[in-house]
Amino acid sequence: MLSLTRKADYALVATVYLARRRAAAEGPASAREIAEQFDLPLALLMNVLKQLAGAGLLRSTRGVAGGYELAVAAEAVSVLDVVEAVAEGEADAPDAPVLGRLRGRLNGFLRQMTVAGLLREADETGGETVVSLRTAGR
Amino acid sequence: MLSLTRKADYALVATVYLARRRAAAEGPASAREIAEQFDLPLALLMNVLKQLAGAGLLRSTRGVAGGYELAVAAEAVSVLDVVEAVAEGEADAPDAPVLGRLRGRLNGFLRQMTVAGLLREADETGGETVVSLRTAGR
DNA sequence: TGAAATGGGACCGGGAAGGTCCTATTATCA
DNA sequence: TGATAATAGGACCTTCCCGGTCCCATTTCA
Repeated sequence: MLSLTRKADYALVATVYLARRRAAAEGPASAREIAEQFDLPLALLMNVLKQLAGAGLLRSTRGVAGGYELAVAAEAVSVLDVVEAVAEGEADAPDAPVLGRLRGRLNGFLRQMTVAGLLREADETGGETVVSLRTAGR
Repeated sequence: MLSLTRKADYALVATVYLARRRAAAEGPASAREIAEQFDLPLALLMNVLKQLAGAGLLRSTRGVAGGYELAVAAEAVSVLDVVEAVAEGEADAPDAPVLGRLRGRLNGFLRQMTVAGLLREADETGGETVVSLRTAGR
């Protein structure tokens, strides 16, 4: 239902990475580059990035030196934005009397957490986050 | 992954109901009774109740006048307890670098919400919560 | 002994998660 | 202008698990 799926995780990994690049004022990053950085399945990541771009979170540039970059400030992108962008369908079951009300709070919780926050946090928790991401495998 | 599933919703509905009964010092309620109260699929609810009892959240009494009742105080039962009780398997994907850390916070969030809290809240939000639960259908 | 309840399973169908692949379009570089 | 590198937009496949049912054994009370 809320679906904190693995696809959502890929989306967050990519978004945080792009946020870091944006902070460094670097250009767009290609899907291939991101996939190699974190050892993610390329074909799937491409779909995820498409979805994020479609949702307006990323700006895409075609062509040789193209790729994806954050479309807005990292502070303006909430975790909920990212999760919902990759969540397809979403009839979001109207029935579910108790969880239905709970979901509102959970969404609020995810809405107040921003990609900028995740990036900051990742940088604090030891600088080797990138390494740990890589060795986390998959 | 965290799976806020419909089964979890049934579990919460039942748990809140049993918490209300416990507050009124009434005896155990049978699966059939709960299913009819909220118009839930009986066979499935039975499984859910079994799982809740297995997790130690409910105490069960067999036999004619038997049924289920809350095993401990409603304040001592967190939403996370209930959700996890009906979540089977749960390899809980070790990979998921970003969501992995997020999940910790979400769990904390769910852990601090108790069944007693849900009951209180339900009673406040108009007394017709029970009715709205029933007419919510399915 | 029979009815009403839980205990402990196995079992199944459909949908979505996870993943691949193909073709078009756009942009850069030589 | 042609090759190359990228995204855009799909269709497609497979595996897992959610939602759900059913069965049989056991316990309890009348």
